[in-house]
Amino acid sequence: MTRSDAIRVVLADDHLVVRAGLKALLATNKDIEVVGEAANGREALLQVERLAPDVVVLDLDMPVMDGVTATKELLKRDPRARVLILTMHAEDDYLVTLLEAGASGYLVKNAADRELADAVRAVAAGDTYVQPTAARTLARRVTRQAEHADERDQYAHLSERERDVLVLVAGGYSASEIGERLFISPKTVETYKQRITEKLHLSHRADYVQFCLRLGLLKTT
Amino acid sequence: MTRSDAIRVVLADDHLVVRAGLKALLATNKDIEVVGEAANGREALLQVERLAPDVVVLDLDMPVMDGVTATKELLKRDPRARVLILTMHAEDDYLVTLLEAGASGYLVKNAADRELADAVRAVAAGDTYVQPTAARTLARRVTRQAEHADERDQYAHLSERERDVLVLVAGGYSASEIGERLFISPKTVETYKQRITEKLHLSHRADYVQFCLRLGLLKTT
DNA sequence: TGCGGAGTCAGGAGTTTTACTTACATGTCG
DNA sequence: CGACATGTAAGTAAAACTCCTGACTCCGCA
Repeated sequence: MTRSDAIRVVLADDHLVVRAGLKALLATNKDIEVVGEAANGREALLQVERLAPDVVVLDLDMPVMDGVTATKELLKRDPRARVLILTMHAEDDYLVTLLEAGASGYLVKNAADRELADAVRAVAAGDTYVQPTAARTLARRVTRQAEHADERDQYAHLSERERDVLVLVAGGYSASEIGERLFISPKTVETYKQRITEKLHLSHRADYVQFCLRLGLLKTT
Repeated sequence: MTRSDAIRVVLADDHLVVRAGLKALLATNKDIEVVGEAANGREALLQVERLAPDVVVLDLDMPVMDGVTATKELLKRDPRARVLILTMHAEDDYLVTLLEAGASGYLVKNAADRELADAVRAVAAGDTYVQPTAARTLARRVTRQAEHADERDQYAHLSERERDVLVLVAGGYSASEIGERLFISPKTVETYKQRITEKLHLSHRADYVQFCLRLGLLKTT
């Protein structure tokens, strides 16, 4: 069964169904051979160590050890390792992170038969394979990430109290309500609001709400 | 190839990989035969009409027509249809909705080989198959849904304008800002606030925010 | 060691917003 | 037709907010 000229692949995905599918799809290509399987990142590391495959196909979202961490680990052990990441969703925030981590390819799971094999071949050959659709969202993501990074940065520059007040104001509480909750005078709360306004360049309460929504700071009590 | 005693199955999943996997896994069972495939709910409907299978395996999250809608449609056309839902995540809000919609089974994609075949057989036999893990979260979900059901109900009893105002107030906008946005006097906005307060039994603005957060009405602009 | 900045706290004056009440026109349903 | 929901709006008093100012503490740095 083993052919010296075939691309040797290890599959890692926590879903049995997906592993079976990948195996079935890749099996139709004579130049590709699946030599090992794993249900999570950790297992994948063991398999790779044992089998030294040409390409590792990693699911992004796995238990025990996710795709990003597994990629980093694999490359730490062998910088020449070739990793192809599989994911469910094209609009993935991780694309940048993954490429930074050293992944060689990125493929959405609804990819066509041909695409999968092509990606494996490209990655095996040392190329980087990124699906056009994923690549298209890349630019937008980068900028959006950057925008939010700005705001996270600004948020980090607030003091403890200022953060408390920010979230409570966004939560719709009045100065006196916040005062009661934090055991300080409503006037003091107003002072914090003033400072937050300056630091974050906000003005209305609605801006507070938007800011907190973007940063995922608002939660149901 | 066709056996009269085999359970005839149609698979619907937008991911080719998953379809291939399901097919491969089910193929190991002699009493189950995959007779058709579809990449979305709409295609599934056509295939079912054409092939009249014993069981339809539907992915929950599909483009064009999702699993819930497809389930309803299938059952509308043939109340005896047997639908097995596949999903990626165990903690799915949709379980209740799905069972209400008439699905006979619910399976997480990381299910073991055996489980998949068992589920297909159970559903084909007219039983309802719900994975133990999913069933466990069911109770909690039901209660949580019920709590929210109250509020959704109340929300539904608001008029158009009242809903607009509710969300904007929760978004932190003042009466005059809302007035500008809706082209009505700020005083009119206050009237709506008053009515919302009565209808929903809220008092402070913070209650508005909590209400909208629970119902997922607040979004970044 | 003492000076300045950042953080925490708070009050006063003036403006804005809100709560509560009342009002009226329209539309709909029994 | 009358009762009820809906959309619209104003008046008034109370609450909330903005802006300005000031005090105290802690900490780093000259």
